[in-house]
Amino acid sequence: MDRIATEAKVAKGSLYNYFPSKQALFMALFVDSIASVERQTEELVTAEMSAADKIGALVDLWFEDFEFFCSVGGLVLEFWASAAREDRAGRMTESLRKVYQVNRDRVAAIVSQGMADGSFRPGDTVAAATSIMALLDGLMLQSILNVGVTVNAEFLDALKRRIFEALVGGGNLNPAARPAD
Amino acid sequence: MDRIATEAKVAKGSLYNYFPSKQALFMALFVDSIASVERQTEELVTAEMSAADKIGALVDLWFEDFEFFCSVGGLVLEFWASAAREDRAGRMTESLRKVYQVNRDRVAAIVSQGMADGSFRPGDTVAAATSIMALLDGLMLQSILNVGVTVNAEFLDALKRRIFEALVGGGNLNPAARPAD
Amino acid sequence: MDRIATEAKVAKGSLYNYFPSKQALFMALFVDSIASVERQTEELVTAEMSAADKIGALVDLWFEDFEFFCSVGGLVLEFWASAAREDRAGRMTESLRKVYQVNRDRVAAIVSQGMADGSFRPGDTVAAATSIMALLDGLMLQSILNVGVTVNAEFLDALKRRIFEALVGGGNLNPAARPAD
Amino acid sequence: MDRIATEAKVAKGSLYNYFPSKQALFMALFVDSIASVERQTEELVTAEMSAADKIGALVDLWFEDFEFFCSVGGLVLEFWASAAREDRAGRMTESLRKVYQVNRDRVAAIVSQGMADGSFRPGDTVAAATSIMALLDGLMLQSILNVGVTVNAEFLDALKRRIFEALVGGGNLNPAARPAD
DNA sequence: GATGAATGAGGTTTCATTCAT
DNA sequence: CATGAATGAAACCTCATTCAT
Repeated sequence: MDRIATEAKVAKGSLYNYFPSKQALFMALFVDSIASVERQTEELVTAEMSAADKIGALVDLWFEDFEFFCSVGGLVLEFWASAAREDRAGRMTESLRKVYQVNRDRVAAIVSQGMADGSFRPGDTVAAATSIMALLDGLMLQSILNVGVTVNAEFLDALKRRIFEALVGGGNLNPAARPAD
Repeated sequence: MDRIATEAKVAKGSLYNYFPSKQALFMALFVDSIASVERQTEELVTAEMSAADKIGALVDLWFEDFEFFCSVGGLVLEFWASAAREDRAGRMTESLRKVYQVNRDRVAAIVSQGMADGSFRPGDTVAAATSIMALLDGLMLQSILNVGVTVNAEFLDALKRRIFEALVGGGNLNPAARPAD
Repeated sequence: MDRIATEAKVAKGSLYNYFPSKQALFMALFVDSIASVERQTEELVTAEMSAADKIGALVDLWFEDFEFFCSVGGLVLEFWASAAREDRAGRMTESLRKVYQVNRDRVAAIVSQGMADGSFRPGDTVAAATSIMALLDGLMLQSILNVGVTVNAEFLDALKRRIFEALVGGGNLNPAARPAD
Repeated sequence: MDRIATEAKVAKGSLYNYFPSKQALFMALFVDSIASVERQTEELVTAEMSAADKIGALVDLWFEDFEFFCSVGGLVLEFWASAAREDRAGRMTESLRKVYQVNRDRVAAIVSQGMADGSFRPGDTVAAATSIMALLDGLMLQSILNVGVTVNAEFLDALKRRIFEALVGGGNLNPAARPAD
């Protein structure tokens, strides 16, 4: 709180006029930090675009402003850890549950669009959305932790293709019929 | 440390006979908690099995002992957050980097096997391994956070198929040719 | 710190609002405790007085407020011991080095005055100043330790005379020429 | 105690078979560390030598094995500080009082010899001994603290001369009669 | 509403001492 | 007598929170 007050150029006590506790401030900060990505994801759902393009746009969305993500990432990790420390009905866990719920539904809506128009193989949309989000979370995690992952344009293109193929399905095992990478 | 000592029914000072610092204890705990999965992953690489089956086994490995994973998961999250708090050359970050490096190489070896025998589409094995690990990390995270994900047998089967298809590639967009889910 | 806080009737944590560490508090206390003697020594240098009288005044200065000195003395001893525990570039050692440097120069200036006007035998002023300070330090030490030394007016007068003679030099070994004590 | 046991290549617990407490060990160490100088000082008293030479030898004694003194010096400082921490009847204070008493008496005996044979001016032998010891203590202190003092042969020769003159007394203020330094 | 000094519970770590083996 | 793991009191320090101004 000291450092936040200093950085914000207000007195430490003043913070408590705006947030009842450090945890409340923390949660507000978290909600705010993901607001932009949330909003853009929401807009994607109703955009006039093919489902496949929307998935690609989603991937871009998460990694286009990479510096921003890394700066926010530490906070997100802290939030995850804090939530895991609480019991299952804690405020942070509840807050996270809601965030995931909403976003999962949005991604599921996109997947659903693709299944409806026949571009994706039919299947459990929520499970697919869960996996896509897990993939993005995991990549973000590894990027934040700086554990040897390089997320560049080439990587993202390959990633989009993999996700696309996982959604389309029906992989042909005959090597002869396989296109070059 | 107080709580650990109480739980372990030893004096607080006694902990320092075994670990020189809280961080050292923490790292030892982390290394120990992932040792089992690490070893089994290693064994998988050299097992006599198709690459596809190995990927399936890897997925099972991560989620078969789900309760264990959730119990360890909180610790892993703490470790992630701690590492993110350090600067980039900190001990935890170094330790994590090594863990990821080793495991990524193992998964990459499995993917490589599949590409060599023609069952997987050729491509960047490390990128593929990175994505697979990200997917597993992300699913573990969501499970630990209890944000509405239910990882059951059905989910895992679908997941394995998605990963398989992403690796095989060459999705056929013609709906008529697509098998039922 | 506990005892200081209790004595000062503030909370332990409050001490850290004023001093960043115990060592910082300790050094501040030390600097403060010798400030008075330091200032008076400084004034002595430029005073209008014979060098011999200044030396006498210096001796008086150190021992005139004997109770004060004993109360401060324990602190000084702690500071000495702490500095000796550090390596040679530690903060306390540096601080002490500076204190000694400054005071040695002041005493040397007084000795220099005496040599210039012919009342003291020519010689190394810094060596003489070092010896005078060592003598005062040693006497203070023995007083603080209460090891059987009684520093009273008579003792001090004899002491001043001894120092004076050591500075004047040219002792006559012929017993007949020697004045009575 | 840990470090002492390690250095001594015995178990920590074994130390308590020889010394009932750390303080007892500490005091034994202190007594031992000054034993050599004590013994040599004692021998000096009864040696066949002029008093002036004995004083010179005493000075040499303290500084001839300078490295030894610095190594022991930290211990001595710790002992001083510990004694100052106790109340006035503490064991360390008692121990120090005895050490100083004995040595002061020895130095006083040497001074007494000089006064008896007419080489030193008559005066209070104990006061003179006290001052000589204070001077040596103070120089040792400054050497240990490394506060800018260089105790070399030249310094010691000048020091001996100063002490000698302070004991002989009768400084001649006439510059013309003063020998060159 | 703004301030920042004061608080005190809680954190990590040290270390002289004990005691069962 | 020797050992060294265990102890627990006490040390320094942090920091979210309060409250008088």
